[in-house]
Amino acid sequence: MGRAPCCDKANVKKGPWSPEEDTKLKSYIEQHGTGGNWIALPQKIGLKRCGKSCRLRWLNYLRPNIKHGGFSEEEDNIICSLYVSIGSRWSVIAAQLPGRTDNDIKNYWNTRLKKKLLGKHRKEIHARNKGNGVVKQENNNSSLLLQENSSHQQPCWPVLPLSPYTNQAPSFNDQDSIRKLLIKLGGRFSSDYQPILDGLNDLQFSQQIQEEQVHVGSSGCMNSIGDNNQVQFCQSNNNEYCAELVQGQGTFTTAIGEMVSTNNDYSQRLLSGLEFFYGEEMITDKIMSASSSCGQISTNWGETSSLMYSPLIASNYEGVRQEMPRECAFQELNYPGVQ
DNA sequence: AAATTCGACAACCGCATGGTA
DNA sequence: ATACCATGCGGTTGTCGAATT
Repeated sequence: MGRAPCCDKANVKKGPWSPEEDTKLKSYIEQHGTGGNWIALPQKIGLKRCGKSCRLRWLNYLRPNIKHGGFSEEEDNIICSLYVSIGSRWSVIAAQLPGRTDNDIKNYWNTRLKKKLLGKHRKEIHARNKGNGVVKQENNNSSLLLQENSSHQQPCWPVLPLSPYTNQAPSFNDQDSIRKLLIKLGGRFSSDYQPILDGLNDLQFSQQIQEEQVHVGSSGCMNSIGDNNQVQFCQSNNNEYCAELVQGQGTFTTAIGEMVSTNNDYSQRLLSGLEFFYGEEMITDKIMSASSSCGQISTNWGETSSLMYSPLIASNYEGVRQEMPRECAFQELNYPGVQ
């Protein structure tokens, strides 16, 4: 049996909203609220629209204090930082930008920010590949800084984006915050954790989370790095290259080689992320050299930075989507000094 | 001036999830 | 335990105006 349609498709209007429709919807909601039922709302006010459509129109356009366009540099930085950290969780990102909607941010990212960053980054890669030494974005406040080990001329993971407010990297405040965050996230660092946690009651679940923290903390899979009390999540079980990299024991080439040979969804996403950061050409080169050297150590890049930030973080937020409430998603993962 | 391309944004669609009967 | 329903989310498509040919 198929799913029942949310509305009578034949009798609903589609396409752009007219000013009259906007007025009807806005004035009704301002007076009566949504009544907790979007589906019934259009009928109540005589709109030939789907309830979903009304909800979207209200949330993205009509509700008070919505900002459109004109993203500031600060907002750019926040979006980039969060995108690097958690990926395309637009609703979570929007929760950090008052007046912005997830749709707006998504559009902005897809149409401008992504191109802007890719363009910048590709330029840097090009410059780097030509052997120009230290490569760094001109703007210290910018989100995607690259560090270069002068002796190795090899890439390291992009450093944690700096806060536009404090010029510091975002950090978890303390172990308790981390614990709370993890619990909010459902305890899933990755999809691999789900089977472990299934079937636990709340108390067992919390204990499990704490045990996992101890475990991964001691094994380097979730590390505090440097002086900034930054925390890195890293998958513990079947992605050994990940652990190696975080501990600085692996090599760029061998890690990529393992990702390619693993050839699962997770490694494919990692490779995509690497392509984003380092450019397709470089990653392709590395794949080629990995396959030809069969794991031979070519470069030790793990020591390149004491303050490195791995794009792996993003993929380790898998599973966040369903558990993270919009308003509190980043209360524990905020920038210092910023509420 | 007309046709085409491009970019920005609004809106839609399908799926996942949570609540409830 | 299950089916149904409403809601929320992210990906995708459609539309329209500006820029380019």
